[in-house]
Amino acid sequence: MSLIEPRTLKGFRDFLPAKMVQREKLMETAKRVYRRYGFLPIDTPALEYLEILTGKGSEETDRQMYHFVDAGGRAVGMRFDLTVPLARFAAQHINELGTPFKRYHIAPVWRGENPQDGRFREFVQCDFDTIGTTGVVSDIETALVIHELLLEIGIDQFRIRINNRQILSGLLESLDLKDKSTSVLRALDKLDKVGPEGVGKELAQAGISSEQSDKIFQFAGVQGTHDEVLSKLSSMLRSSELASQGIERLSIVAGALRAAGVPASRFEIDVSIARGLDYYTGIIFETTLLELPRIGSVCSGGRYDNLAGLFTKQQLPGIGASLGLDRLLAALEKLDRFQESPRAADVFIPLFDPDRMNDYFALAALVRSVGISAEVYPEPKKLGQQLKYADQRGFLVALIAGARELDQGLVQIKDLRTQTATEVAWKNNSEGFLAALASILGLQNMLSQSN
RNA sequence: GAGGUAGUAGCUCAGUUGGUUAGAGCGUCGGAUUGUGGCUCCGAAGGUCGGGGGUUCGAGCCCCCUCUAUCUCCCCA
Repeated sequence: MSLIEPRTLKGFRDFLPAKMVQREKLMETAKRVYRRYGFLPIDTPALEYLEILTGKGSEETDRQMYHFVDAGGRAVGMRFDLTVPLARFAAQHINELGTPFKRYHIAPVWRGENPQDGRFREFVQCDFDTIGTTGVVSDIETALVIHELLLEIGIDQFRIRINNRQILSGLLESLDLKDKSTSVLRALDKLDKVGPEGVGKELAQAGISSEQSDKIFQFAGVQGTHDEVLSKLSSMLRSSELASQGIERLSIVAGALRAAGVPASRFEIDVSIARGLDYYTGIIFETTLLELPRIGSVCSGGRYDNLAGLFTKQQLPGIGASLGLDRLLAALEKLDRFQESPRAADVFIPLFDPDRMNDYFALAALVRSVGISAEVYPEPKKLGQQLKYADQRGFLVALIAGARELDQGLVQIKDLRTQTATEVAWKNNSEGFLAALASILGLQNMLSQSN
């Protein structure tokens, strides 16, 4: 009979332990930072009624959504992001939750687009959002979380680019281009990718007059310190109430970030970023790695004051951002920031004498009882081969005991890094044995802490 | 979805103008007189040359299709 070729779907991937350990580490970092700011975890189904998911992001997102009719005849879709499910979740449960409600959600999402470097059809997002407040405090907090998150992951060469949709809307209003907003924003968004000429061409194609185009470039070309940018924008868009509000809010955010100790170089007011998702209404964020700008934004989001309005008459404004775990990981890999291969456990116990298996399990249980990880080798191979395995997998210590040692209640603690071994009694001396082991592992403090 | 580039062992690659049984390094597994690893030496396994079709006496090499990766458009984490 012919074999089935083992393979995975385009844009979908397997993860081997070395990579999965990195992913888990990243997720743990995200959780830790989110919880530090008072966000709590939730989860929602991968599958939703199609009507819940469609028409919320943009036409493009609808096109990229995986959807099908289930066995019960229901039109269902796989979630495209975690924000739209949150909107449904909030509309459904907000009476039990109360506001403001802060949650984080780390889970896979699916997009049927063409895979590229750092872009997959299945990938994990680490979202955090605040529902139920329009206060500028949550705008500021969102920026602070993004900043702290990246630092804690171990990245310092990054920049958070900030804009406000109200400013863009104000600009478009003042230029009488409201009906062409999508194409204008889309063109503007590509500024640092295709340059001014490219954007100019695209604007011309969209039927934008050269006077309007000039004003757009004048607007996008504003540079300087945060305060300079804001005051220039403010004089340019004085006539627009909407834009002025947006500028005022950005100025509060910028001041707060400085006060919180965020270096000015880490964030930038960039009026060219627009973001494709239609639901954003206020501040928007995009985070790029300075060493690898081409991979795109690794953490972005913004304020969406009307999202839950599609599901409830209650006013449920929100703001949040999402760390693209898989994209960030692809970037870290590209930058060669992967740490050494992971160690399964600290302590290795060779199956030296198969007749003494029970002793090895007793030893392993003793070691694990104080939180030190231990692995018993599953096959009675020659000791040299077992140690070779231990060496290759990076174990720190081996506990070697044959009949000779076991008969005397002893075990050899061998430091695999220095190749030095000491014999210690372990039967009726678990404290002394564990202390010796901990000291070799360099964990003296850990034992006293756990006791 | 459209276009450009690529696809040879687990990994990185070699493979002459199409010409017999497709190679190397690393990795994996085994061994070097039966209780102690990282070095060395020896050996083995592992490839329908991404898949399918075609041209030819003969295809890893040429042509078409397809799949996958990567890039651009598009969009985004």
